[in-house]
Amino acid sequence: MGQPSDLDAVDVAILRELQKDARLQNKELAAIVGVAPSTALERVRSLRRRGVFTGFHATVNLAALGRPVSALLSVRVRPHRQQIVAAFKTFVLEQPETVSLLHVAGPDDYLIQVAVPDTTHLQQLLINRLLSRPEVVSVNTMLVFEAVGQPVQGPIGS
Amino acid sequence: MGQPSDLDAVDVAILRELQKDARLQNKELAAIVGVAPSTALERVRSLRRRGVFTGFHATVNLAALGRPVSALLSVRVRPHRQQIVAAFKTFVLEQPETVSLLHVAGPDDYLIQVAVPDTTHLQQLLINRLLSRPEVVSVNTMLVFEAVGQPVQGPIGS
DNA sequence: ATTGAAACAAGCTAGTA
DNA sequence: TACTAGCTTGTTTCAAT
Repeated sequence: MGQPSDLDAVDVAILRELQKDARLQNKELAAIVGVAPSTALERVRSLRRRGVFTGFHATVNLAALGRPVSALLSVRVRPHRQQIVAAFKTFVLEQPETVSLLHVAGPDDYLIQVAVPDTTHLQQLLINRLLSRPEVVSVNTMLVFEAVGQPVQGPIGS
Repeated sequence: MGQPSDLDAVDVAILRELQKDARLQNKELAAIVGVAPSTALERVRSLRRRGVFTGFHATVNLAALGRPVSALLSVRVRPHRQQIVAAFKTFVLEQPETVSLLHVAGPDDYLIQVAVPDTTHLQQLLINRLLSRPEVVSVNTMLVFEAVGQPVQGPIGS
C-alpha cells in the first residue's frame, strides 16, 4: 500500500508543511507549495484517502496538564499467547497515564511511555496496576529526562 | 508554569477535541464545547500562549513514505559530559531516519526511534553512523512490531 | 471573560481547458 | 489533473456587557 514514488514534489511539500503546522489554511498551503487552492485541497484529500496522512493532532504540554513526570516502562509479558497479549495491550491503553505503547522484539516485549503527576503516582501505577497482573513477568522503569520528536518526516533517499 | 487547575471544563474540552482533530474548524469546535466562536478562538489562543498547546501536527504513515521498518535503538554514551552529550543529540536529530529521541535514566542513556526503508539500511545506519562515533559505547537494537499512541491526553484525577 | 454582528477572508463546486 | 470564477461558508475584530 503506497510506494514513495507515488509522491511527487508537491505532495512532499504538502506533507512537510502540514506536519509543521496542521492548522495551516488551505490557501496559504497552496501559496507555499506553488499550486492553486483547489489543487492543494484535492492533493490533501488524496493523501488522506491513500492513508499517507494518518491524522491531524494538537500536541499538549503534559506538565501543564499536571503530569510533569514521564517514564518508560519496559515490560516482559508471558505467556506470549494472542489473547493474553491483546488483553494486556487493551488494558495499558485504557490507563489515563499511558502516552504510547510499543511492541518490540528484544529481551522485553513492550515499552510503555507514561506521564504522571509525581513519582508516588508512578509507584502506585506500577505496583497496583502493572505488577499485579499475572501476565506481567517483569517491569524495568526508566525515568525520561527529555523527549524530542522530529516534527517532520519525509521519504529517505535510499 | 501552569497548574492543571488553570484549566476549566471548556479548556479541557477544547484540548480533547483538537488533540482528536487539529483541523477542526473553529465554528464547529465552538458548537461542540458550547461557547460562541469568538470565545473558542480566544480560548485556543490563550492555551497556545500559555504553552498548553505545544503544536499542531499532521502525522504520516511512515510505510507510505517508503520507511516501513521501525526500530528502537538503546544507546549508551560515555563520557557523560555536557558537550559530548549535546553534540550526540544534535547529530541524532540531524539524521533523516530519526523519529524521536528520549534521554532516560537507566542502564542506557538514550532511546532513539528510527524508521528506515529496510533492515539493510538499518544495519548501515548502525555501523556507519552510530557505532563509528567514539562517544557511543553500545547500541541495543529492538525491532518495533507495532506502535500505538494515545491520541488524547488530559489531566489525571490524582 | 464572553458575546453578537459586521467586515473580511477562505472554502468549495462547478465548468473549462 | 489543474485552474479560474463565483457562490457559500467560516474567521476575526470590536464595541458592549
